[in-house]
Order: sequence, then structure tokens, then C-alpha cells
Amino acid sequence: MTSGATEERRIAGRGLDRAAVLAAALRSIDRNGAQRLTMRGLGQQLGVQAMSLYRYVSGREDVLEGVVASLLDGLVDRVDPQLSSTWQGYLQTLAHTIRAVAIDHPNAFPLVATRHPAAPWLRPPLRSLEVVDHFLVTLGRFGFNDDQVVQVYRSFSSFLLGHLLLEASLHGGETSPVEEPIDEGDAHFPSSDGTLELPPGSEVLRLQSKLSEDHGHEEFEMSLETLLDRLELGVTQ
Amino acid sequence: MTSGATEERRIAGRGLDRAAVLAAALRSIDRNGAQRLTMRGLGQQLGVQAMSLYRYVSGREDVLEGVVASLLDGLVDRVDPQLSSTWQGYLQTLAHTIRAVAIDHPNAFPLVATRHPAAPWLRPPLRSLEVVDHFLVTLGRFGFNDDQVVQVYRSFSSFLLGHLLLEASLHGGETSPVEEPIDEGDAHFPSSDGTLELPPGSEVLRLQSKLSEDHGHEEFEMSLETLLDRLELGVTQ
DNA sequence: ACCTGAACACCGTTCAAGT
DNA sequence: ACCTGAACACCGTTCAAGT
Repeated sequence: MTSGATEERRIAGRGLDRAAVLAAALRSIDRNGAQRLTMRGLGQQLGVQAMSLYRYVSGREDVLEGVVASLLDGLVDRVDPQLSSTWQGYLQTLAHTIRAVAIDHPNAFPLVATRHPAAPWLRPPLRSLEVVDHFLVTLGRFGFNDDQVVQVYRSFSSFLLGHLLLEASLHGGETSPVEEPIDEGDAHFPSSDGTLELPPGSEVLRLQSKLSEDHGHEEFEMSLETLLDRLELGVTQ
Repeated sequence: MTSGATEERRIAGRGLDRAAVLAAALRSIDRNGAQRLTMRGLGQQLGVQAMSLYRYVSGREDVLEGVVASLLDGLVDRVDPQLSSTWQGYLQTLAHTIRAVAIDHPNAFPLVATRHPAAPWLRPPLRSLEVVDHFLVTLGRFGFNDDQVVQVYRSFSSFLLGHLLLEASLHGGETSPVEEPIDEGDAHFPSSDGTLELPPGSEVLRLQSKLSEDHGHEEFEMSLETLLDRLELGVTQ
């Protein structure tokens, strides 16, 4: 071990920087959800007092925004270049890449999906200038004109948002505190084990098991195919 | 004024009850967003101390869940019975009824869309036993079999979630505090007036005005038509 | 340069006490 | 029955002070 290396480590202190703070925040959100992320807890997780974090982030809001950015960062480098030789293939690999984020971070994805977009042209879940620009440029190269590019961008983002947020909210939710609403006649009745008690004879009760099946993957693939088919018609007609 | 009426008013006290608390909470969320809803502020709005609210709600979480329920409450009575004579018409009027909720309460709709569903068969934004049951029963009456009903339910909810949350997040957002992230080279650059500064030459910059147009209504109508067409094919084939 | 102690102005929630 | 004062255990954030 050279004294240079030691020096380097000592200069770096605990090695704390913005990326490390955001990484720790993401881990915490993955475990407990964004609601339970506190600056004090985040500091503790990094072996430091909460106040130290303000050297790297401007506050809790900046942490959350930074986590969103870190999830989308470098996303365009993860799309499959092989598949990107057609616009259909590009949209497919891009969709799958973003879906991977939602599946890997179901508790963080709602942030990507619902935080107020910084600009109207940053439609969730494509909340990244880098991603949106790549999208627009790529479709333009495939021969879409401006109106078509924008139209595809709109349908594509709505499609992703609906499917991925739904999938994330079914997967996520972790150990949510079982809350008993105060009894008020017509409310639904969460029973003591946290599951909803269904009124006898209701259609939901009869179809309960079928409704509870998880077909996230097939649903996504089928709807993506349908979207591409529809776009294809819109382009060639 | 009879002494009976006075008595009645006095017995009712400030007329506080669960519905009044939830209504005040919704008004507050409409103005300031759910994040800024506090029990203390809610009490103040009702002329009462925060602790008094705990007589009607079990806590802040219960308030938020109650607001969601109140938004969806009685929704099935607001669908147009004329249009409900065909399943296509039913899905259309139901979709429009739910869209009205999203448009009227853009700051509250993210709650409907993203709070962890109480059960896997309560897919956001259809987070209400009443609505889902009505949906399943009605489609069954129109001749869909169990598998078809469930499939339609899945596509319909994904469609609504994607379009309405996107529309709500563009409309909502109110007076968000302008947050400056700490400078870190590769981040995007929010300029002093809160708008994002676009890199020169980027495709987003060139298409900025087209991307910023609001076509929420047409988009919704067109995608709804497309969905219905697709379902029609799935049913008759 | 990096971290912290102390402090400020808040939170949600409980509970015994008031009327 | 309905409301509250006081208290507890937290928050995010600032800033002067330490090393």
C-alpha cells in the first residue's frame, strides 16, 4: 500500500459524494419506500450526521429528484443495438429497458412516474432529457416526420406509464403498516389480516382468483405489439 | 328560529364528521398537493385542533385513503345510462366519468393512481370495490365470459392509468417550490425562472413547442377508440 | 474541505383532562 | 360526546463552530 493511495483515501474522507448519497437513498427506497426516507436515516446509513448531506444535495427534494435521474441515467446505453436496426425493434428494446427499471425498483418507480415533470415535454416515465432526445432523434432517422415523432412519443409514454406503474404498484408496497380506518358503515371492510373482506355474492368475489393472477409480462408484450401495429398503420397510410 | 333547530345545531357542534374532514382534506390537496397536507393545517381549516380529527379518522394515512374513496364514491351513478346500452358505450362513459375526476382534481389524482392497492384485483385508478364490481357485472351482462371480462378490465385500467395520470401530472403541480439541485456537471440545467435550459442543437429544443402542445383530450379519445376497436376484434374472433 | 452541535420551526400521535 | 393542553418522539434545515 503506497502512501499515495492512503492519502487519496484520506482526502476522500468517507468517500462521500453525491452519487454515494443517491445510491444509499435508492437502496433505502427499495427497502422501505420513498415515504419513509428521512435525511437523518440516510445520514445514519452513510455513517454521518444528516447535516453533512447538505454538502452534496440541496435537500430532501433534491435527493428524490436525483434518485429519479440516477435510475434513468445511462438508460440509452442499455438498449440493444442489434434490435435497434428497425424502429419497431428500437421501441421494443427501449420499452423492455425501462420495464427492467420498474421491475427492479417497484418502490422507486412511482417517483419516476408521478413527480411533477420539470417541463411538459418530459412525459413520465421518460423523465430524462437524454432519453427523450435519443428517442426523438432515433425515430427521426427512421423517417418519421416531426408530427409523427411527437405522436409516437405521446402514445409510447402513455403506454409505458400505464403498464409499468400498474405493475410496479402490484409488486411494490413492501411492509405497509396495516391501517384500520374508523368504522363508517359503507366503507369496505379490511379484515384483521389486512386482506379485504368481499361482500358475498359480489362479482369481484367470484372472479377473485382470476383477477389476482399476475400476467404482467404477457400483458406488456401483447399491448406493446398492439401499439406497434397501430403505429405501423398510422405511418404507412 | 325554533329552539329545536338551535338545539340540533348545538348537538351537532361544529357539524364536524368524517365526510367534512375528508372534504376539507380534498380542498387542501386540490390547492397545495397531498405532500403539504398536515393534520394541524387540516384542523385549522376546520376551526379545530389537530387532535380533534382523530375522532373521525385514524390518522393521516386514513385521511388520504378516505380522500381517494370519496373521489370514487358514487362514480357508478354518474355514468350515462343512455350510452350504457352497449358495452362500447358503457366503457366510453365510464372512461369519461373517471377522466372528469382526474381533470377536476389533478393534484389528488396521483393518490388514486399510486397508493398501494389494498388488493391485486383493485387496479388503479379503479380503486373501488363498487366501481370494479359494477364493471365486472356490466360486462358479464353484455355477454363477455369470465376470461374476457378480466382481460378487458386489465386493458381498460392500464389505459386509464397511463392517460389520466399523465394528463393530471401536466395539469397539476401547482406552485411547486423552485429547487436548485447542487451543481454536478452533467445534470440538466434549470435556469433561474424554473424552465429547463435545453442544450443547443438538441432535438428536444427543435421540437419544443410541438412537444409542449396539450392534446390531452384528442389523445384520450383516439386511444379510447383504438382500445375499443381492439377489444371488439378480440371478442368477435 | 468536510463534518457536527445546537437550535429552530415544524411534524403525527397519544392521553389524561376539561366541558 | 366532543374538544384540548401538554407532552413525546420525531422531522428538515440552518449556521456558527470545530478539525
